[in-house]
Amino acid sequence: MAPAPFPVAVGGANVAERAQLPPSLAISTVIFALKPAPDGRPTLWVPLVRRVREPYRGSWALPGGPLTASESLEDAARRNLAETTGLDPAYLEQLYAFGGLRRANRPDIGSQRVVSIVYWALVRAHETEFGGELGEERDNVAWHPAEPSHGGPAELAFDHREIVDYALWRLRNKIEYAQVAYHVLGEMFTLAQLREVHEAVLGRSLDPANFRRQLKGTADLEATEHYLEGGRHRPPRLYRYTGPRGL
Amino acid sequence: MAPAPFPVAVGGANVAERAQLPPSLAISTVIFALKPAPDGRPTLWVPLVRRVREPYRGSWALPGGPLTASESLEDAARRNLAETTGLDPAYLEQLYAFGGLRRANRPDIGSQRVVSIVYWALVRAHETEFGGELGEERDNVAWHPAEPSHGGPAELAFDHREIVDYALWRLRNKIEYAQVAYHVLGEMFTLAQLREVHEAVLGRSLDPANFRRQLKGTADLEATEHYLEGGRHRPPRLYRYTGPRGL
DNA sequence: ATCACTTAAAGTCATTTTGACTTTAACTAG
DNA sequence: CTAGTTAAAGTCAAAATGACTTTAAGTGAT
Repeated sequence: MAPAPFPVAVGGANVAERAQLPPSLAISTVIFALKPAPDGRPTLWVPLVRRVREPYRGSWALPGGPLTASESLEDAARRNLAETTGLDPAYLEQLYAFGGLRRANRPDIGSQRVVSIVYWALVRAHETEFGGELGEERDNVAWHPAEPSHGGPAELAFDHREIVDYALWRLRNKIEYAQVAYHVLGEMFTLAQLREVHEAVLGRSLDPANFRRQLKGTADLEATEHYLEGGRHRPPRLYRYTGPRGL
Repeated sequence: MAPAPFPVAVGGANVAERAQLPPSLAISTVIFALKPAPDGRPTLWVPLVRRVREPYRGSWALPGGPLTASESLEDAARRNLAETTGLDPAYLEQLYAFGGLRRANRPDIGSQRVVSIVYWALVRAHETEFGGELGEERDNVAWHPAEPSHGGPAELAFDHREIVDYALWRLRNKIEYAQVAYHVLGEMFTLAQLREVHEAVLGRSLDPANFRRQLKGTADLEATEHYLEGGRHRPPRLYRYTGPRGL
């Protein structure tokens, strides 16, 4: 039997039977990218997929799909993300497993239980192009500001608005103990670029001089002998992240 | 059909069929309690259950079991914990979903896939009594030091040793932004008791005066008009936690 | 009742860290 | 050569931290 399409219940079974089915497992991803908001300032955006079936037909939802028997959780997250958006982030991390009973528990689909394991990532600007193999589905994938206050959709399918809000909260706490921010940048970056990431995530501006001083205390940053030229000003030195990469 | 017993594969299906089964979902719990280690100093202990079936028959494992269709993830964690140990922690939090392919992937059980969602908690001393309804299973439940360096078992069933280590790591990071520690104490507690919890979790001693000063900066602590009497010294004031309780 | 003993709670002080700001350096565009 | 721009380093007062001292308030023994 093919896996049930996410996040709709298994077809065929009636409501009473569905209530007895074991919970099905799905994987979703929240991908954050740094793009200029409508007001011009760089903010966090997420890719969303428009639903073409009930429930929530026409609403925007997080990219996701089922977990198959032969792949790890992270592999499943990557595969679903590639299939729905063509994206391929360098860094993925598990966010949370959502399995409350009210999820997808609507009259029209019965009480089939769906547990979603959600992964999240921060991607670089050049990784935000949707894959070219999507065909006609291309129109149903788009980047949106992560927060309604920056122009993002106030309502998403299922409980996906709450999931994005939770991911934002985690991101803002996690950046305090760093590391996450580096994955949004390339191999080498200037301190100003790194500061821009921190400012977008935290939602406030940081003093350049103090930011520089504090990062010097962190041993995970290494100065290279390269400089970024081309600006109409003194060229900034490029740095490299030397800390841990995965969990 | 009854849910599959945790964490053994569904009986009846042969190995080839098992590989095609959708992943099954199980819930486990890591319960930390503060007890004196063999050396007398208070350290972290966890309740473990001895396995009575293959695989890992005779090894110690985390309490856990299957997720049924009609309960939330946290409810399932509570129910499984009560059934296997009789424990009922006041506070439970989700730790992580483990679903790597090597989990339980042994020749004798085929490649049935088990995804475990792990919850964790810190409990008070008076909550460490195992329930009285366990009967003959009582001998197969026991508290063990969480760390091998304090006398705990170096090897556990499945990947449970890694899970406990990860929970310890999360605990030591999380206590920095507090809150977790309060759940190990009662409604009211002295600053010395709170300091003992922090010391056990962090594994080092803290200066009483500085600890007091730093907590006064935290608004989540409220001094009561009660004092703990009975010691052969000046009675300490009792405090109350006023911060958030759940997620 | 007095005294030695113990821990609570507050205070002291030098050092470190932080936040706001200033100065100097090094490039580009005209 | 000059004005404009940002990089990078430096200054300084305020706040936080770590090690330590002093005083308070109970207990049990004499």
